[in-house]
Amino acid sequence: MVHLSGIETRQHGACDCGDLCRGCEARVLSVCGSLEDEAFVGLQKLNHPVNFPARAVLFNQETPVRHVFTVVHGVVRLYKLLPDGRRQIVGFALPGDFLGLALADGYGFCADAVTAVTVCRFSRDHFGDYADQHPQMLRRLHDMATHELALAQQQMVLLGRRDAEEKLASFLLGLQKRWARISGKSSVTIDLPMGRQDIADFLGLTIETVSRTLNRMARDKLIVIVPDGVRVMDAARLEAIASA
Amino acid sequence: MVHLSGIETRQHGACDCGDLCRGCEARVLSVCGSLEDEAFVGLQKLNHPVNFPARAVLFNQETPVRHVFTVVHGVVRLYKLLPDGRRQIVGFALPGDFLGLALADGYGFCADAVTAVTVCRFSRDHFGDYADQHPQMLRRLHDMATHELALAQQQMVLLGRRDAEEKLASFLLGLQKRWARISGKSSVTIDLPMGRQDIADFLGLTIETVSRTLNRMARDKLIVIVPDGVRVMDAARLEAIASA
DNA sequence: TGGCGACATTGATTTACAACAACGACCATG
DNA sequence: CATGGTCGTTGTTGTAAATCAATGTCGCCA
Repeated sequence: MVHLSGIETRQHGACDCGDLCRGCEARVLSVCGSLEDEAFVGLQKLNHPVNFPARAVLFNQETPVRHVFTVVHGVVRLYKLLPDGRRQIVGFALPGDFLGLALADGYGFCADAVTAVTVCRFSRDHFGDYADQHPQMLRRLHDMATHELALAQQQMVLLGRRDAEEKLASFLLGLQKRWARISGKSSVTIDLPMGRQDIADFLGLTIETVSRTLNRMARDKLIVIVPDGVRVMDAARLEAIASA
Repeated sequence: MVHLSGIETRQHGACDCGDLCRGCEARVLSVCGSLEDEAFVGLQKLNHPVNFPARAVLFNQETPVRHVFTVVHGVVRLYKLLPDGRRQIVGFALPGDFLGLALADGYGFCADAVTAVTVCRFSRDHFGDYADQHPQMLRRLHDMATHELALAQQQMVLLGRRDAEEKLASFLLGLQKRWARISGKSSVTIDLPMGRQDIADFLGLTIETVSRTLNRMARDKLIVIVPDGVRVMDAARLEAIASA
């Protein structure tokens, strides 16, 4: 895995954040959505918008934790590496997702940009202090953490007890739902900005198995493969496989 | 630092809870450990100690969430079932562990007793109200949730990217550390109160593979298999395998 | 004491997926 | 418009673990 130096570009030089947040497409989905106006303004002051190009590293397992983020734009992959190079992707962060729920310890995983990414970045300490002074925010963080935990447990079932086809069906439908929630409208076309290897490392498969299984699903008319995505042709059958 | 005294477990008292908690061996490890005396007394009032025999069901995926628990004694398995009966154990709860971090949704999984179990049971609503009024408690819950999340991510790596021997080695050493933390002293003998099938369903293997792998490890003099447990003979080599 | 039932072990065989290998599509760049 | 790079597909072979099938061990209780 190549470690590109994280090239950070400050988005709006003079931090006129009010405008930035007002137009934010991710607001209602993220931590910010929980706040009253007054509290929200306080949080905005801590906000530093940052852009990363595709493949840039946001942080890695070793880095001391200095920041927390909410993704505004783009897709981030979160993963762990074994000493011999095997990789397990533990999640894909989409717009609205929060990175840095564990305020205490190290991040525990690496994060880099799959596509070009825009995040709101906060100093970990400032954000932590802020949370401690705003129980509603703490509550929101806790709810997000337990939600993440539930997802992680689902993923354990998938990794431990499902075959390749079930894994892919679940993955596709899960992503479809998440995109729908973000854009506000559901679509039969599922955008897959991540590569086959990323999907493989998320599902505990090899790239060849992902490719073969996807193409078999296409042959079986469950899906059609399109550039950077798939189109769902038989949602019913796909869901039957996913929740089998 | 902690010094646990007597192992006496006085359960049934019709709720003179002060005494119960004072002698509680799990206190410092659990949610209770975070509280000042005054707040702690308030929490005690909500407490209902309950015993379950081995194999008893604490709750399941479908049950509406009425209670949260901390385990005081014994071992609880937490698992999810697929429609066709495949099972994934998502964790084993040991003394000090908290069940019911997700205060909002359903439990999302089943829990039953591996051994005889004693828990402190709280009404979900009372506990939730209490937490909302005690930010330190909320903070503690959040810390526990993020800790759980980190463990879940470790488990994803294990399930997705490790072979049978690595899985068993990690499992054994992980359990050894947890028992050490609970009892205050580490031991080369690791108690395994759960059966082979439970281990298999936790590690994403079959019972046969667990049995074979464990016995191969014994043949290789990494461990010795004893009734209801194993004894670590070559910790260094075992750890090398576990973190390979 | 003997027999039943739950659990664990062991062996033979099959299989889903990994690993290896080659090739094709796409596109950036000189 | 060649050239090299990344990424995805497809074919072949190999293997770890699943599956199928006995057999063994232990505790319980009639």
